[in-house]
Amino acid sequence: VTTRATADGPDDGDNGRGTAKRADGLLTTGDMARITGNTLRTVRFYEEAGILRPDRRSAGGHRLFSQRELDRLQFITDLRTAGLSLDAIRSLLELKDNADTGSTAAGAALEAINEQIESLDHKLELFTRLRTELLQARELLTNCKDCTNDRCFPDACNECEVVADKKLPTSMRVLWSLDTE
Amino acid sequence: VTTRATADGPDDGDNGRGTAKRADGLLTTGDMARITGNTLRTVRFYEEAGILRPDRRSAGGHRLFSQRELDRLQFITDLRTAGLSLDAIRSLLELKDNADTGSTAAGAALEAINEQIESLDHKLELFTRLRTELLQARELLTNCKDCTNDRCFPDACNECEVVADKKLPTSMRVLWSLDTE
DNA sequence: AGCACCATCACGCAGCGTCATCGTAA
DNA sequence: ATTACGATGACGCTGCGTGATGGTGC
Repeated sequence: VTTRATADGPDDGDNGRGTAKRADGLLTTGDMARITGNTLRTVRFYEEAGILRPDRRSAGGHRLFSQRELDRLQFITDLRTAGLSLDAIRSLLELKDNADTGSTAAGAALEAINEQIESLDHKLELFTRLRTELLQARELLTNCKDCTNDRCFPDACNECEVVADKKLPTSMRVLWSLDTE
Repeated sequence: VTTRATADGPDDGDNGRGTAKRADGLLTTGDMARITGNTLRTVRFYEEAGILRPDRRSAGGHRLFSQRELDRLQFITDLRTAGLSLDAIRSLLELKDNADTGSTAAGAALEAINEQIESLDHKLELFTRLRTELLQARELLTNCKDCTNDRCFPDACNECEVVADKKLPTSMRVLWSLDTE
């Protein structure tokens, strides 16, 4: 008997949005996972965590999700990529339910949204900075591709003409073990 | 005897770069933590993980870091914020050491850098999209701040004039439990 | 009846948070 | 000698990965 491991990994395959498989329009756990680029485990975990809810179960116990839940999962996935914890995401998603009036709900939502926008701004700033630093590093290192100066290589790159006296971003200095400033 | 809990939390305080405390210019674990916005625990953990190395220890066993290590920690912190695992960061930082010639080192570095640039591009795209969606949501919800229509509120926001027939981003529909499309 | 797909434990790992206890630094 | 700061366990938590084993869908 050959023991075959079930492939639970993420598919990363084509995100064909028009992949309407079932007649009733509902989505299986696998559909949810494939479309959003998550694993089955993750989808199940999110249900267990209470931030995702299958519309119903099939007679045999298979989870069946509505399109709404797919959108929800995609949103959750995006927020996770943005670095939010499941707790933070949960409170965002439960904001409306936990308020008594439209006004208070909107108030709480606005506060949370402003917070997230600010945090996104910080990350955008950091990421663009990192990106340009990496671009600079790439520029420089293309010259090193033809480096034959192997008696200077690991330890004396500081004195190399390719690198010397240039204003290098700190990340490049860290990456290439160059002297500080 | 009063048992006092030691405040190990992140300070998030002023990142005074010019905070040269010690005469020898070396930095304590706390300095490293404060400046980069990490906790003591994290700094120690990174040493244990082998991606950070104190210059030396004091006679009493206190870690002492050089300026280089501070830059290294800042880089690590930024990459963590960008979503990289410690393993991925480690291999980036060890790239140069693990290559025999300058040419192969540069080659490997270029490959890794290109990968990271691409991944940063994806995240930048996602984050800007999320940001604009949140801005749209904020715009709309400012109207709801004055919502007194509490017999329609939780369940019938769909029919509300504030929301009706507008092209809303999916994330807003998810947040406010509105109908799909 | 076959094969892909799904469910449910159960264990494990990364990346820290959080005490508790005790030693250091100036 | 005081006061803030640091070191070292040890246990806990989140957010999943990774089988193992067995049932479901068509």
